[in-house]
Amino acid sequence: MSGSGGYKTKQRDLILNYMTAHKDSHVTVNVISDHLIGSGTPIGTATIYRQLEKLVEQGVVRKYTVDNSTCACFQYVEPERGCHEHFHLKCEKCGKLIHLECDFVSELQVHVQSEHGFTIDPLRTVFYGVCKECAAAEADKKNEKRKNNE
Amino acid sequence: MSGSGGYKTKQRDLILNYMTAHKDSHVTVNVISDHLIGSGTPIGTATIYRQLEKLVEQGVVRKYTVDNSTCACFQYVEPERGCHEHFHLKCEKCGKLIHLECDFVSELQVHVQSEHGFTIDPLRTVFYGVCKECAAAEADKKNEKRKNNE
DNA sequence: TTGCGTGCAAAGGTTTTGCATGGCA
DNA sequence: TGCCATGCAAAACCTTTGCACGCAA
Repeated sequence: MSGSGGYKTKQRDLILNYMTAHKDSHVTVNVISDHLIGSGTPIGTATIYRQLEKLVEQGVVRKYTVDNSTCACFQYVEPERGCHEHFHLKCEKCGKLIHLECDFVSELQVHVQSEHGFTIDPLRTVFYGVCKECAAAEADKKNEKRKNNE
Repeated sequence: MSGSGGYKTKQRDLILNYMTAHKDSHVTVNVISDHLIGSGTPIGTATIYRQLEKLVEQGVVRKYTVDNSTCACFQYVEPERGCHEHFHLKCEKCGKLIHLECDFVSELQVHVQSEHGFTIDPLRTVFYGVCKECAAAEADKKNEKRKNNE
């Protein structure tokens, strides 16, 4: 709501840099921390949490809680494109995050709203499944197995 | 995969009973533990975690990690009806879990598969949003506020 | 100078693990 | 009897909080 993003600090820039550089994947606080340590610019864990919290409030970053994982995942939201309108697909095999921009899905939203009275929040909703590449890889593996069994 | 569900113990029955009696909601380990304490048949936390882990492996129970919440949620999966075919809506206001059985959604699955090459797993996917009742309650609140401001 | 941001350490909560004991088959 | 399941306590994690100090505005 407030236009101010607080003070501009070195730590904030480092985190935001990392987030924008990895906007296509969900990252954890640990991953960020390790990266910064590797870069020779370590930041306290508490600071990372606090900065991310602010970024989430400002709508710059989104917070997810991915199944399996015990810790929270964060993802940068592109301001112009704005990931506000579309859903995300998350591959459970390779962890890839796919942005699904598709009229069919928007229709689904409208349908569930009018027929079931439920307002879906695309910001929080993630479809889990298996992506094309991983499905193909799996099929290959099965075929190989079959061949070996013959 | 394995047909055996391990030994049949009193604790396992108690947990399974609770899960089947609350199949329409997501429950946490804490909720289960508190209930069992209240029933005069307390079970160690570790046992609850271990039993639920097994039930998840057997496909009897599903594990969720709901946004906001810091802890995992579990839900019983009905063997006959099998929640395998439909999706779930979860209201972020009241926590209600809605089973969405709807052709439109099945079509979405087919569409995403054929057009985007992605196989959605309904077992893991939960739509987050706001249900009819909570949306109405919120609208009421806003109207009241507006009146008071006049 | 003012007050927010940072870092460290400690606290809080959830989940896992080790080990001795108890119960199912 | 053999082995798995349980319970307790301790450990391992992730995340939040308190407090003194540093830095942006």
